[in-house]
Amino acid sequence: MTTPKIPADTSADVRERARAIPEAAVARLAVYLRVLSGMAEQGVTTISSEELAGAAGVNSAKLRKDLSYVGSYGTRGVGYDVEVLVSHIERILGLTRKHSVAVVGIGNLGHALANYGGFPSRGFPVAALFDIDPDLTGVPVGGIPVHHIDDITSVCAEREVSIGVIATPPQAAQAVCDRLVSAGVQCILNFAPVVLQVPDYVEVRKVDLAVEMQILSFHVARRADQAAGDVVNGVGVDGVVIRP
Amino acid sequence: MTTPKIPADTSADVRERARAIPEAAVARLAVYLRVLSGMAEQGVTTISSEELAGAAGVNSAKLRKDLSYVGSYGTRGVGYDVEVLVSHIERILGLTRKHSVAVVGIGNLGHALANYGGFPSRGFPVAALFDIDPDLTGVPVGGIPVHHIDDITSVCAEREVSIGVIATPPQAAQAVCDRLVSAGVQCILNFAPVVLQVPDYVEVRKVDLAVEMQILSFHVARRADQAAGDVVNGVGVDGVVIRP
DNA sequence: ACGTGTGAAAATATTCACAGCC
DNA sequence: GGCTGTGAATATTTTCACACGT
Repeated sequence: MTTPKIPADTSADVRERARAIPEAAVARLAVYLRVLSGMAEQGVTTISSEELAGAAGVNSAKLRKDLSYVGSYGTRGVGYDVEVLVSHIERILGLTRKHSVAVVGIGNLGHALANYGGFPSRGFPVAALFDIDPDLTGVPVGGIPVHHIDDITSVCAEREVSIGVIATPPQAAQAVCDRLVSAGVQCILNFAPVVLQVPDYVEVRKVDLAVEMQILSFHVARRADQAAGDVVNGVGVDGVVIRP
Repeated sequence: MTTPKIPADTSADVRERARAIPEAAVARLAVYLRVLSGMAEQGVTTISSEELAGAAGVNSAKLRKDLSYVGSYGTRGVGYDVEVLVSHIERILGLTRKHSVAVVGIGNLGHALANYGGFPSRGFPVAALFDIDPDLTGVPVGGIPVHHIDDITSVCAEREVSIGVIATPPQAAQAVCDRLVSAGVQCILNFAPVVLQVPDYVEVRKVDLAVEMQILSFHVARRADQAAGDVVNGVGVDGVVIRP
């Protein structure tokens, strides 16, 4: 009963497939999509897994596996039709829907985001801006007037915001997040250096500059340690090793 | 000779360990570090894996495994000393070194980055800014004068820049990257929506807003499809399922 | 021939569960 | 009693390699 035999490939077929796509593969699909769009603009109509993989910075086996999650839309012995692949990836990524975005926190970063051309052009219109500073209320940023943060609930509901972007100082982030969630926003992109606590049904992605820098720092350190170690072990390193 | 028995836990001990830490664990360590720093500021001196895990948004088994990559610095039955843990994580992440940062591309995002307080305070001083626009040359942004992009090589060498941040339009990103690399920069944080091609010894991290949005979009779509599927299968869903 | 699509193998990462120590 | 540290078990992701369609 809880295991009703094999569900017999119905329309829920796409859904089943979508559920199974690993998160890492989803991220890569978005990259492939961008590369493919660029190709299409340049008039390329067909591409092989090898070429696409090279342009996307992955190996071709991984690329083919990733594409297989989307479906089998290549032609053996030939490659993939760029247009076809673009439309199937867009479908899987849900880009046939429109996803209105609200940006909360109109500081330096918020300004940059509000003015960022990459969002609207790709189906993510910035539908609303919010800030706690009353002096900003009504001021247009990137052509969109800023609302006071107290209006989040009504404005988000009215404009059907599906993605909330948090660009506030860290102290404010959790409170803003709570408000977005209670306004019905289920996807959040968080730029504040804070771990947000949210209900299970809310999806959070974070962009954490400090963390990125520290990961790079780790690699610098690892490399330095390795060079030092190699020198100690006499594994032939010419001097200070700046360019192997 | 190339395998000189077990290296007998010498100073290369930290190096060995560092090499083995999975990338995902490194990213989490940076998060733990921030949480721990916050704890320390609030006067917390000791913390259990359960508490720290909760604050960092992971489960405690994973946290303990991650910390075990750093070393065994906890006390059984008690927990971890916050200060001790902070200093060990900092060491592993290479934060005892100073890492000078150069930001290339002083548009909206570049401005935001130049003014971002999170970098300097965490050991990542912004040592130089670059832009291709001659009108910007010499203009101070966030207190730092902008250099022309043609001076990348000399300025980066002089100021020992170890991390380059690319905040240019996509068309310029690869060229800027090449220049940074030839200036000896081995770590790059890329905000441009382009897959950079670099030599093996260069470490690239990317922050791609469009990709983040599309991942969120995927989850919106998956959820919608799932809800639809559940309704079809009659798996008891009350209406349109906005808040389970 | 050529290049996709995919099972099976290998490599990684996560979670479990409990011995060991305070 | 309580909590860490870690091998062993499990799950996930990546890579291999080759059958198959065009």
